[in-house]
Amino acid sequence: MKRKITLKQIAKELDVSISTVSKALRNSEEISLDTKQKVQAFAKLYNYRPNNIALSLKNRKTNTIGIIIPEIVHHFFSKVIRGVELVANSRGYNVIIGLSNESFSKEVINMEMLANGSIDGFILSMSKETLQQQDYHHFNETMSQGMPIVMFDRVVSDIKCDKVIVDDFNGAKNAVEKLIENNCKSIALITTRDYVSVGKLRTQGYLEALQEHKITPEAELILKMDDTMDYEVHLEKLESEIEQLFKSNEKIDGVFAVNELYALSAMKVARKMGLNVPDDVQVIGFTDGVLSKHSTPSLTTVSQHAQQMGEKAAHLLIDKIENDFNEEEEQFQTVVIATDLIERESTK
Amino acid sequence: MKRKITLKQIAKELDVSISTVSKALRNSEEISLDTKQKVQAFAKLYNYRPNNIALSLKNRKTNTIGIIIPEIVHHFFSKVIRGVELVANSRGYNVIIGLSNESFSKEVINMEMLANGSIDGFILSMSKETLQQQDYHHFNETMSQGMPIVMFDRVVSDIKCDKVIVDDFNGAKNAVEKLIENNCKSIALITTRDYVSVGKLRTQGYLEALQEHKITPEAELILKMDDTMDYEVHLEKLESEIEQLFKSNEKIDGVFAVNELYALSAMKVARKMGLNVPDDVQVIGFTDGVLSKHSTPSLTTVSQHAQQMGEKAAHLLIDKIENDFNEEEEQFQTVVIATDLIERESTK
DNA sequence: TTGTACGCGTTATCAA
DNA sequence: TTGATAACGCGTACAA
Repeated sequence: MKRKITLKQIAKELDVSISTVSKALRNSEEISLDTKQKVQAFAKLYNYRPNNIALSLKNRKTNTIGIIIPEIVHHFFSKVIRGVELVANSRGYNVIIGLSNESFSKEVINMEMLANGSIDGFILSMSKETLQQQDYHHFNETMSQGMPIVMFDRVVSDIKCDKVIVDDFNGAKNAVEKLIENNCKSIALITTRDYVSVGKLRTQGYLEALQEHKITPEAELILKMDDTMDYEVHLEKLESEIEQLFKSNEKIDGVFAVNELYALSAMKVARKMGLNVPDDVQVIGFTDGVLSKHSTPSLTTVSQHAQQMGEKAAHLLIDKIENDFNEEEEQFQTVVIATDLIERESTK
Repeated sequence: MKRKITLKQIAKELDVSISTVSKALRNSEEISLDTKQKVQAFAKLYNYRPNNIALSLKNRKTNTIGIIIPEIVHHFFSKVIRGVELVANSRGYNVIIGLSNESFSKEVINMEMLANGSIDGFILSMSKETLQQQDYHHFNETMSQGMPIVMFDRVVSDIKCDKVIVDDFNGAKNAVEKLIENNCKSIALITTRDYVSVGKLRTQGYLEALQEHKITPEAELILKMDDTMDYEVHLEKLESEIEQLFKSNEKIDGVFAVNELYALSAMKVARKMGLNVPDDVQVIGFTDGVLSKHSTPSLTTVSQHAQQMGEKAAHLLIDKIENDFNEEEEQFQTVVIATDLIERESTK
């Protein structure tokens, strides 16, 4: 087991100084052709590679970006990571991941861990708990130390940093308008409580679409789920709530759901009640997931372009890292990624 | 924008030496209570944290592990990552990810990038291209430099290292036995070509189950798909092949598919042909995906316990990193993770 | 009780 | 053309 070779070892072997080796390897004009060839040949033979950690220390730059997300077993987030990784790699950066698992304290701990020199900047999406507690000190502290942050998807206006968000409002609005165009008269909304910004915006998009078409929103048609509960585990709970919604409002002929699982459950309940999708009820979801494509009938969805979000976030962050903007003059941008409506079988 | 504070700055402010500060912060007996309190108070005020990079360089240990996978937008792999992250974090390690995107060269580049000091060891699953080319020099070189590797799922016996694998053989065998118990007389297999080890093993499990029950395997019932093709994109191609299979063999009353997509497509084709699942045809897939749970009918699957695999791999790797085993005496283990058959609606 | 010197691996600057 | 030195930030053996 041979350890990785260092400049020092090469220098010793060839009986020259460390700095000569360093210069020779970087093809410096200062060094004679003779020594350069000798050194380079030796280095190649022993497969010399500069030690990243030493470079990071010297340059005060790690060429690594940290990404902190609430959950990785989730299509949206893994697609974002793919986008980040793609861009990061092509621009010479590595990606290090931290999972908050939707917990405030894990988010804080993870950030502190990485902020101590391991990375050059963060890309992150806040945990639900952080959103609820509205405690953003760890973000502000990190930034005040000169570590740039780009937030995506789950965002709050209180924090001054670059952001990449989905156009939740218009995505929802377009979806509901599609239902209206398709002659739905009574459109239900299945959403979450409002503290997650994206949920709120999607709800507003729903309301706006109705109002623009002179349809009066009915509170009864809006089902707000408690999203602290893991419905993957408590599916029956979700389904019974939706069934309740359908039973109390038999006129429902359209459903807009703010995520994939809600939409799928709506279809399942509808089928169970003898309703045909899309003939009796049309359904649209909001997601980038796989379920939509492979469900029966396949689900019309609002695509969020998660990978594109990741790519954009990575570019924003690296730009910020590499541009020594003149202090005070800093300004932040919020990039809005437009959604697409992907029409499948659950709408006409 | 205040940069992160260092020992040197604290020393200067308090007019003591760097090592005094260092010792005071580590609560050394050498330092007087007085100075210790002074230093600690100051450090706390300025939120001092040791610089990870400097520690890594000094200790020649990064407390970071690298994970290289072919693809992250994939339930199996993201669950493995979650497992790795969980264990790594609890044992004081960070996780840095690299995606090979199923490409040999990207795998090599990524590994070289991380092997130059950024991490203490690798957890990885080989790309398809690497499996095909059977070029493993980058793994062996990495290990010969004293960097431990743990491989999972996609594995070859040529490489001497710790491994965590799914019990593909018995998983498949049990699944097929289940179909036999359920009175299937003519069981089809939808699999991939043999160069991916897991595909081969699952095929062997299928054959073994048949033989043990005195059923003669029929070549006609085995459909080998070309898995270099991305069937998420070319779904019709996949479905038409399966349709062909059904049409040529009307007696088929059971299907075992080596992944989720194949199984789902089989159900879809069956339905299209007027066959009822599970009454006319029973279907079992092999996967940890989400589609199975939410499909209609929901799919009986062989669960791979991906997260558990990640956890085990992380433990193996960290154990190896932290144990200065006595050279030559090194020995490697292969941990086999047992599968579970999760029975859902696609079987009786 | 405190401080000095060294080394981790690298590069940049300056001296020889 | 080459080499010595300092610096990045830290911890520790040893000297004061």
